[in-house]
Amino acid sequence: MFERYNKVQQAVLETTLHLIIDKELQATSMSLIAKNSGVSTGNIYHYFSSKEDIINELYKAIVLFNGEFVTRDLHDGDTVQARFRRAWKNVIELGKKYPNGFRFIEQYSFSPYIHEASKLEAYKGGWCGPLASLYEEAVHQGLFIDMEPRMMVQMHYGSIVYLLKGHLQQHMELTDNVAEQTILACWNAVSKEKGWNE
Amino acid sequence: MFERYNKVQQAVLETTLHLIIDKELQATSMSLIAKNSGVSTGNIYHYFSSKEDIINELYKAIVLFNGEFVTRDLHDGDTVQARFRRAWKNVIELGKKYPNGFRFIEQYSFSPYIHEASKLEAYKGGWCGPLASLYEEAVHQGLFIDMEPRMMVQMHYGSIVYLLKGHLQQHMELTDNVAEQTILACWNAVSKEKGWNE
Amino acid sequence: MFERYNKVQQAVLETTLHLIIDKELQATSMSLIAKNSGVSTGNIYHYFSSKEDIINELYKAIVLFNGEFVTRDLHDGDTVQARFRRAWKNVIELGKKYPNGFRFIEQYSFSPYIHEASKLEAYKGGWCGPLASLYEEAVHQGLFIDMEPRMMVQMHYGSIVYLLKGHLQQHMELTDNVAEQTILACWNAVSKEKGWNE
Amino acid sequence: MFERYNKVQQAVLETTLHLIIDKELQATSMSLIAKNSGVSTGNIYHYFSSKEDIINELYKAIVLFNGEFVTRDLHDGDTVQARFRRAWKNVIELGKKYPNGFRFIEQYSFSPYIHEASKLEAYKGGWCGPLASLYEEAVHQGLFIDMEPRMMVQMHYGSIVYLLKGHLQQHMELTDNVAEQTILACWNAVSKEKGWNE
DNA sequence: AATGAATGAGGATTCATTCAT
DNA sequence: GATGAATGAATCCTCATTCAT
Repeated sequence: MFERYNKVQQAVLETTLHLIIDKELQATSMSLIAKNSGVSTGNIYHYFSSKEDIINELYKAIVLFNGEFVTRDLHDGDTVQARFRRAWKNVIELGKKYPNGFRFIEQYSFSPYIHEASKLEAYKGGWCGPLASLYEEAVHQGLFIDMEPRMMVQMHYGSIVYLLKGHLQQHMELTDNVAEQTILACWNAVSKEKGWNE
Repeated sequence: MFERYNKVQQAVLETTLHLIIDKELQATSMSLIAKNSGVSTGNIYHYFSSKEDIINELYKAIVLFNGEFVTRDLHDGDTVQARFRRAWKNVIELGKKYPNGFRFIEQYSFSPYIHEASKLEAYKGGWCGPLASLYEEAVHQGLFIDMEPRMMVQMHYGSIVYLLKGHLQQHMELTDNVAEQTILACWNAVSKEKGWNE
Repeated sequence: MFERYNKVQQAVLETTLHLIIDKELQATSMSLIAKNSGVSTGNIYHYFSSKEDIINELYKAIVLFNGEFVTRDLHDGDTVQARFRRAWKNVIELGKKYPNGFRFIEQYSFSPYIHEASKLEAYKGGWCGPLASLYEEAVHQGLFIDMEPRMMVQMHYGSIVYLLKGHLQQHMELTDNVAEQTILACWNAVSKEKGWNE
Repeated sequence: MFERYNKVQQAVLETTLHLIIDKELQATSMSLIAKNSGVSTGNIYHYFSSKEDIINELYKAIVLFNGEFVTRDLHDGDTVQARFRRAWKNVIELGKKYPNGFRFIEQYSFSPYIHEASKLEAYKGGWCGPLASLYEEAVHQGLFIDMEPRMMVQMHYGSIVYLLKGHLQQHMELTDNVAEQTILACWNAVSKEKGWNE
């Protein structure tokens, strides 16, 4: 998840992510990060300027990683529908494979601890843009109703996120079938014709 | 929002909510709560057993309040569709009218700082149950596809929440038209027939 | 020395003064101040906003105290000469009786750790002003040569201070006789009708 | 100022002097010295055994330098008076030309951070001894009153130092005239046949 | 009930110093 | 000789909580 960082930074970021999910930001002290990561406090400050810096770097790194994961295997040759299914399946897979990163973003995207600059930088590298383009294409092709593409993406992302939240938190089971059903429901929510136009 | 509490408790809960939204849990110290609420630290401890207690009380109070707000004006005599529209409009109105409470729940529903007991208690008084019943009714009437009602509620809640998030955070405008359009899209996502069957 | 402060502040200021003289500012940690003064760290911060604040308060308090001590018993009815002797004797007595306060001012009057504001505030309450007036009177009476009064005060203060420094540090003995001799020398330095006796 | 040291040591000593005057000993960290001097921390420790060592070396170097500067051009052939004027003029010039060195000695001559050994070593190479000899000569020649020579030197040094302090700190102007006047006053202070003009 | 002074463990961060390269 | 990454004890300061009034 943090390949672009050096060994020390990776250890710190990974440890921090685990601790924050486990214990809250509050309870994630620098000394705990140091102990769990095997990097001395002094040396952490050699690579990060502050605790805030670590958290913000973490945020940016995860959003970037998520963006790459979600837009993976979206081939231009494929139909809009195929890419639509692929993208949302990727989101679900992401949430299941990397639940910590997923939870972290969910919890802290609203937090004042994450600077606007980090949010902006993350936003640019995220998956929102590419998906909005896909939706725009769908509108142009007459597949989708006339609604602001970013609005639709936001709506659908919410649906998927809450399914994953339920899965991670309230123990709703999220089988492949349910996933498939949900993605279809999302499609139907905004498609002009009901059902996959197969 | 905190009518069932006495004056002192109200002051503490309201102040705490503002501070947490403004500054993060971390930066919301008891002395700051004391100063901003006009209640001395000593007296806060007369009414709450700890800081954790305040936050958990806050969580429960807000979820309860939200539940009442969302299930407001859902008359048994009305059609499923009417009640569906009413409920989601209520959610949107809630998010717009009480953004702090809304944000707080979004940020902290995942947090280990909120005890499972609080989450459970809140869940029981929340709107999830009533809405799930409504959806079940819709399935029985053959209006909705055959999908786990709680799953559908979760999904739709996610859509609305993310619209509100976009509205509160990324400055997507959320007009009445867009709200109406979204609720319709939610209906279409799971209805057997496309469109309001008017 | 710190009568105008409350018990806690007095304990902190006194302890800090002793420690700084004994060990240097560097080595005077808050926890040491806490331990030696019997005031907990937390409570120190209830009365002082920072370590800097303590040191600056100390500076101001001592300069004020010194000012009062030095200008003690300067009766308007007395001759200029009598007041001159009284004042400088007071300085010598001060240095001998309160060597720590004296050393502290000597060491830190140049330090960037003491804010300009503290220096200014201290200056106004110090003894410089009253002594300068006395010297001005002496000039007007034709007793002293025509030299800037503040300059003369500064010069004489330096003489006395260095005598005290020698006394406190290099073990030069400073008997009453020597003190008397020095004050006389100071008088002669600026009294009229002198010159290189060529 | 540090000609007897090698390039690296010179860089370190010069940088340290500047930093201490600017920021206090406390705030003068090894890493700051390293950064500002262009010498790596590791290498600093190759030339100095500790931070204390740097400061003590600095102290000794400056006192030696000052001693040489002050006793410059004191020719045995000249009269006592001429040498007297020369010496004190040198002190004033020193304070004006090398204010940092001057301030440093003033601030730290009292400090426990400077070892007694450094003070002793510095004392031997300083200007105190030569000046005391000069004053002794003056006493023998019947020019000066019968007072301990080292006492007189100390006194006069104090006068000059405080004039310079006023100049450096409180913005008293120190013109050549004032300097001349002050040196004359010093002479008069201890030259024979004076008394309270009663 | 109400106050706010007092506590001291624990927080983030810095720093002199070491050591592998 | 020279570098700067690494160490971890020590620094200043904050904080939830208690308690005398």
